[in-house]
This record gives sequence, C-alpha cells and structure tokens, in this order.
Amino acid sequence: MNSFLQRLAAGGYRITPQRRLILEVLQQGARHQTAEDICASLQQKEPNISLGTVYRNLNILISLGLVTGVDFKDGRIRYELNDSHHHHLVCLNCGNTVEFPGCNLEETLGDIIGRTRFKITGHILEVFGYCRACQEPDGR
Amino acid sequence: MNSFLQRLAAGGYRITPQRRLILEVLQQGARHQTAEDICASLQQKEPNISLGTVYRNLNILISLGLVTGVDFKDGRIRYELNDSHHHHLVCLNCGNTVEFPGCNLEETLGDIIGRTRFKITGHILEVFGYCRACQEPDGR
DNA sequence: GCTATAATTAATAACCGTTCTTATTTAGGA
DNA sequence: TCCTAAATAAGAACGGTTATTAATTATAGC
Repeated sequence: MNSFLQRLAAGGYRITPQRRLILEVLQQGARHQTAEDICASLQQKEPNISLGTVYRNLNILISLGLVTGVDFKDGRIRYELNDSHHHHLVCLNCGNTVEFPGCNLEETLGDIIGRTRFKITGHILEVFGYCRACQEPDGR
Repeated sequence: MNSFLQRLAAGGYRITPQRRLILEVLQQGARHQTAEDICASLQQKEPNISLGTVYRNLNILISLGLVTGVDFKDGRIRYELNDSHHHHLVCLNCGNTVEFPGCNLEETLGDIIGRTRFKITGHILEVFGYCRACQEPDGR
C-alpha cells in the first residue's frame, strides 16, 4: 500500500475511494492544482464526487503533513504533495512557476528565532516576478 | 506634506480626507491591521466611511508600493506601511507576531533565480509556530 | 474664487473560494 | 454478516473582497 495511504490510516482515517483518487491525482497529475482542478480530474473517474469532499480531505491531508497548500497570489490555494521541501518562483503575469530546492532558512534565521523562544512549525516563502517570456522590452 | 501623500499624488491620485486618514491609521495605529480594523478606526473620526473605500484605497496604496499586505494564515489580509523590509514570526495559537529585520533572501537566492531569467519584484516570507506562552508543557 | 469634469465616495449588491449542514451511504471492526 | 461511527453528495451558508451606481468632491483651467 502506498505510504500516503498508510499514513492516512495511521492518523485514524478510513481509506475511501475518494481519498485514494485525491492522492492519485496529486501524485500523477500536474503540480500546484487548485481544489477545483483536482475535483474536475476526479470527476472524470467518479462523476459524483463533491467539491466539499475534496476540500475536506485536502485539509485532513494538510493536517497530517501529507499535502501542502501554497499561495500564488491569485486568490486561490494550490495543493501539492509534501514530498520535498522547496519553494516557488511565480510569474505574476502568466502564472508559470519554477520550483527551487530546499532552503536553509530556519537555520539561517536560527539566532533571531532562538531569542524569541518560538517553537517553529513551518514557514512560507514564495518569490514573485515576471518570467522571461512575460518581460516586456521596456523591462516592465 | 507627508511623503506618502506626495507619492500618492505623484501616482496621479487625489488627496482625499479618506486617504489621509487611512495613511494616518497605518502610521499611528497598531501594525498588521485588517481592513476591518482600519475601517473601524476611521469611523471613529468619520462615521460614514465605507469598507469598500478602505479596500479600494489599500489596493491603490499597495500598487504604489506604499503598503504591504501580509498573510498570517487566518483567512484575512493584514496591512502595514511598507517602510522597512522585514518578515514575521506568527504564533498560530494566539496570533502574536514578532517582526524580524531585513533578510538577504534575494541575494542568497541570486544564483538560482539568475538562471531562470525571472525579473523579481518581491517575495513573501512568513514563519509560523507557537510563541513561548502558547507552548504547552507537552511541547504541543 | 468659480466652474467643469473626471475622480472618488457611500451604500449596497454581487462574487467566489471555502466551509458547514444534513440526510444517506459506507469502511472496517466485532 | 452486522453494526456503527465515519465519510460522502448535494447544496446552502459564510465571509472576506470586489464591483456597481448614483451622488459627491478634488483639482485643473479660467
């Protein structure tokens, strides 16, 4: 059994066909899909699946640390498997993204954060700009 | 005249009492206020000010680079004057925040980003965790 | 200072991503 | 196979934000 399903079960959740499919779409489909994208993919296999089910399960998957929600500043959350720590470079014009690998951010900020006595659970970092293709001749 | 007002005028916008007041609240009031917080403050001086006016003008101020919107993961945007580059450490339990000063992030990421040929316009970085007071004995 | 006019506002409706409600179905243990 | 708590489908509700519109107002030109 898929290790994501194992972790779902270990969290006390049932393995439903809907949950299998959601994980399948996240593993095999495009990265950075919105809930609606995911729901549309699912409905090709299971026409009756509900958007509410998708949201509810995505939130469960996030709470278990299996999935991450990212904000590309376009008013909707995008979801991806939490398989490797990375961040995104997002084009504000066309929405294309480039992932860049693990940062040493919490390490870098160790001193500052240490002094505050916060117990850190995570961070978000997204870099915005315009991709090569979307840069106007005038440099925008 | 306040340099923020100057920059507003330089952007081709009129100086209205509402805009003066919004900037005043941002300069003198608490940091990280929501649009509703700001509106409530304004209404103490101008009872008829509208929430729509607040949002519209905050977006104008953001587009001019005078204000920044930050996401503390509680479903609403918080606004602050864009007077110094800094980031936040946010307690997921009580919402308290600690600001930490300018990062050298775009510098640090220079190589990666350089290769992508993106033209960078900004980034968001927020660190989440639990503050000293909110950490349970069990370490949460 | 006065006027003309385009920008701005107040009030409120609409929008839209997300969450909640409820009756029905189902996964998984006994 | 049953039982029962968990999960689902359908759709209503929520809430932060944006859009609409008629009335008001800041400001440039006289």
